[in-house]
Amino acid sequence: MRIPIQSVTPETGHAEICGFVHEVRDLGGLAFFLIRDRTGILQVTIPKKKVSEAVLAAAKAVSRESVVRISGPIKAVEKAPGGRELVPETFEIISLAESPLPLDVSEKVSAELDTRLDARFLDVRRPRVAAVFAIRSAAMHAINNYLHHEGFLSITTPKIVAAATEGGTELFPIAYFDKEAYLNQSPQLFKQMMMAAGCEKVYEIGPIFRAEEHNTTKHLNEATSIDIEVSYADHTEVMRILEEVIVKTYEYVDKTCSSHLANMEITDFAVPKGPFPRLPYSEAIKIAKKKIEDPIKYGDDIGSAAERAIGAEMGGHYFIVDWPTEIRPYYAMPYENDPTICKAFDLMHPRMELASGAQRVHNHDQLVQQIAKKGLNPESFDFYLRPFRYGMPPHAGWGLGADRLIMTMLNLSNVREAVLFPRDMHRLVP
RNA sequence: GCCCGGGUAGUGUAGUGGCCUAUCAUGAUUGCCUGUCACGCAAUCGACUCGGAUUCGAAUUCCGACCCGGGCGCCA
Repeated sequence: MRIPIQSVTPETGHAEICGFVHEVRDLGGLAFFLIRDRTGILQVTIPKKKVSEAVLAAAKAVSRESVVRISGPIKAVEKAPGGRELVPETFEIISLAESPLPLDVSEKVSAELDTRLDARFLDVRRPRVAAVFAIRSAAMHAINNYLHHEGFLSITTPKIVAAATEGGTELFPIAYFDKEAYLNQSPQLFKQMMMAAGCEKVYEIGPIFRAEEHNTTKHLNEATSIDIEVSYADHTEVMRILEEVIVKTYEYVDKTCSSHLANMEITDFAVPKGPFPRLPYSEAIKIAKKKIEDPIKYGDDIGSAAERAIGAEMGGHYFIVDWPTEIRPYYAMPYENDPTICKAFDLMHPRMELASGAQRVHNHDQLVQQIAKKGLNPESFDFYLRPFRYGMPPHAGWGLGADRLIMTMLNLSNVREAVLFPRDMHRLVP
């Protein structure tokens, strides 16, 4: 029976392990093999005069990163890494790795991201890369867990849709039998329909697609979005939930991922403290005006230079609230006492935007008006508008970029590092 | 979409007109080595993205193609 390397101790006695050949050091009469599985690395020591012919032959034939099964007694040896080593009675090559390897798994020589993504299966064998995805998995678990306990209904909505939903963003057209269809840019409209369906609290974690030809370290053409929608809630209530999601996720990672964080050499992992500051858009503009060269005025979008300047000033997670209605989507609810601003918000990390949300317009006629005001044709929103005619609760929600959440949490320099098989303008394979 | 920068052994790099039969590291192959832990030592192998131009001479300059990285805009 195979046992994980992590559980191999001097007390184990006899053990069978399976894994990849991480490194080989042949000293002549004595050879050391480092065998790596998901849980760790074990030294296999071969005194050439004492082991069988078969073991010797296999040890000579094997290449780095081959898959092997090795069994033998475990000895407590102070000189060995981890204080224990295995002297093989059997040494089976299950799958011989070709040589040379497309990249150096042992990390003596670095590889560029592009090279790594081309051979992602090898890249992820590196403990520091595997750690990213272990942490991502833990973070997603924490989010699912939190939302489940808060009474949210987990939903899945179509990714193949008939029409543009929000306008602005470019969509990927696809051939859908004899019709034209698109990949969905956001579950926004479907979440809202679920409010009309009486589900009150829903969330979805799923892919979103944007056909923008951007070329940056924080954009993907296929991203993972964490989306919620809540009935009878306003923007302040869903901001509170978002804040909780962030804090709980960091807490869970902090509590359960110490070895993965160590593999990534992260020693200063800090759980952000809520509540996050609520910075009105107008104040954000004032900060940006003072700190950046380029002219920026009330009513402008906040560009990346401004985003960084404001982030540096705020020093941690924060919300930008009370946005001008004009620069937010049609479904954002204007304030009753000042319709020039609306109940929309962005959640910001000092490095970039993580999430955006709003209380939504739930009145049918007001929504039609706002769609028209944005220069969009209300007729093409028929399927979306219909639920608003048969009793729609007031509601609010947000979408949080999962990839950016992981990127900022682990201080990764490129969002592609947080995605197993990223899709960007140039990459469709693997 | 606009604007920069770049493509040299499997990988990561040095090389700004001749000193390049191309540097270094890692790797691979072979040999020596019984306590390595980025093992050590020795030998060997392995590369200038493609096409055109300039030049006596091009990895190096110019043009085009292809590929890659980054910034901006927009966004999550």
